[in-house]
Amino acid sequence: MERRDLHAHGRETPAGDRPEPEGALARITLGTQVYDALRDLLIAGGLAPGERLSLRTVAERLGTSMMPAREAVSRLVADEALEVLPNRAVRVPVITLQKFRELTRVRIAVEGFAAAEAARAVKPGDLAAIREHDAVFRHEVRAPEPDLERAMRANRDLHFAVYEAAGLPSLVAIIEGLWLRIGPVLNLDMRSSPRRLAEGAAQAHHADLVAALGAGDAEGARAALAADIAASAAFIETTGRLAP
Amino acid sequence: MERRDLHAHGRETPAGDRPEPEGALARITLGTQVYDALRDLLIAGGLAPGERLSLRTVAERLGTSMMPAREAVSRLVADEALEVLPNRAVRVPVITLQKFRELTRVRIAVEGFAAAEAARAVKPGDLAAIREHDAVFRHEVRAPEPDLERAMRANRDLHFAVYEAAGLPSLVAIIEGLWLRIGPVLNLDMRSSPRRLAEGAAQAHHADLVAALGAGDAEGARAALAADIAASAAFIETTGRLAP
DNA sequence: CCAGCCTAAGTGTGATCACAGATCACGGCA
DNA sequence: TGCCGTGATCTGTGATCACACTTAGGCTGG
Repeated sequence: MERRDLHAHGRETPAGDRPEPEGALARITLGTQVYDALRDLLIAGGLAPGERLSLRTVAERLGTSMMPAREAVSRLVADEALEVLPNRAVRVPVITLQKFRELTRVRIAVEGFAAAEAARAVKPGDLAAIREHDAVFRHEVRAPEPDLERAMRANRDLHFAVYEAAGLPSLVAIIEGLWLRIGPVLNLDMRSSPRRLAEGAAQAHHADLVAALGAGDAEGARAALAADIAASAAFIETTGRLAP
Repeated sequence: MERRDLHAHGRETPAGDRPEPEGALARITLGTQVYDALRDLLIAGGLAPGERLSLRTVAERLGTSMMPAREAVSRLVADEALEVLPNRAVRVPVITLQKFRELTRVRIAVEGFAAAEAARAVKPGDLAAIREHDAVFRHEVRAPEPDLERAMRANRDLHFAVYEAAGLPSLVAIIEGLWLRIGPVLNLDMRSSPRRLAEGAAQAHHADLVAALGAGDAEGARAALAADIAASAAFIETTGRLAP
């Protein structure tokens, strides 16, 4: 985890130093900012499974006091994106093979449902955005020197653009919780063997998905997404990084 | 919200007064206890939609300081079981009709999947427990003076016994989050017109569900559960307590 | 030289204090 | 009589301190 301040200026931010109301529409507290920062790190693979965290370290790294860090970690623990051991140590959970398979089954059911609903409810504007993310992903993995960061981000954006097209915000929130849990292992393994990206399995599934969405084929969209998740999961299992 | 202490003795629990390790296997902090207390209140309908909370009030009511109340409320806000308005006021969310319908659709998909999986994975012991909850529920709603509290609890126990029989803990956690959101409106309306319970629709759906589970009929179980949820939701909508 | 204790550093949890902002009722001015 | 301003009070948020507990490392005694 690299040093990154929440505020633009240095670390000295004693209190009441709120430089800009930040548009002030949404609730934006320090705790929420720390939460988002940790959240991005988890989904992007910046925190490896088993890595240990400390409230004071997190607070110092992000230039705040311990309180916002407590709130953020507390929420992430509630999401099961972090876990606090009986030793009072906070770490990112080490997923067992059994748990990974369970999460995969749940993902196929939930995200598959979202894809099916998206095929029924998708609007032209949504579809255009989805195609755009797909294009970015395809371009990136076909490049001579693929930028993994960009590829993974495009993949994520593509998936969530589909889910959001279903018009069920609470479902998207549920899926975000699932990604928060599998993010660390997924990113870690992808990073360790980027070769898989070039194999093109994901591209094919994405193409099927986009086609089904365009045709309003709910079951086709569900099947394509399920195949994408299953293929990805199967690859992860072969790398053998999962705990027994 | 009635006065209820977390500890057996009076309100004076200054600090470090940890009378009993409480088995000491699982992590049991004051924050978690407050969280569970509020959670039960929400699911059981002890907190009405729109009702406002205050950290200091919650803390005093439960005999702790403000810190555990902060953590609990913070987690519940993350679960969308509570919301904090831009005015810095915490309250139980007022569900709109649109949001209610959305949640119902998601529930039918997710809980329906759980029921289908349960039909495939149910073990004799699970089935016995499910039948027992069903019997309690049936007995209670047929009684001359139905005990709503007991009936609702039996209904909840029945549903979750089914979900747990699916053997997918993360799915159960997701469903708990959903119940946390619809709990307040569901309980409020049931309480206001207990007549519906006697109509027997729920009993019939439960009977279908149990029969399908016993027969290993996944699609039958899914259909029975979907019908149960849909019927309940339709009734709630007729009461017209939902916000526009 | 090795094993055992034992101290010191570090952990999360809880309490308390400080503060900016919102709310609301009361009182004074037009 | 009606309305606006104004201060007391209450809100969540953040900082800081205190404490019980774990853990790892260095010392001592064999």
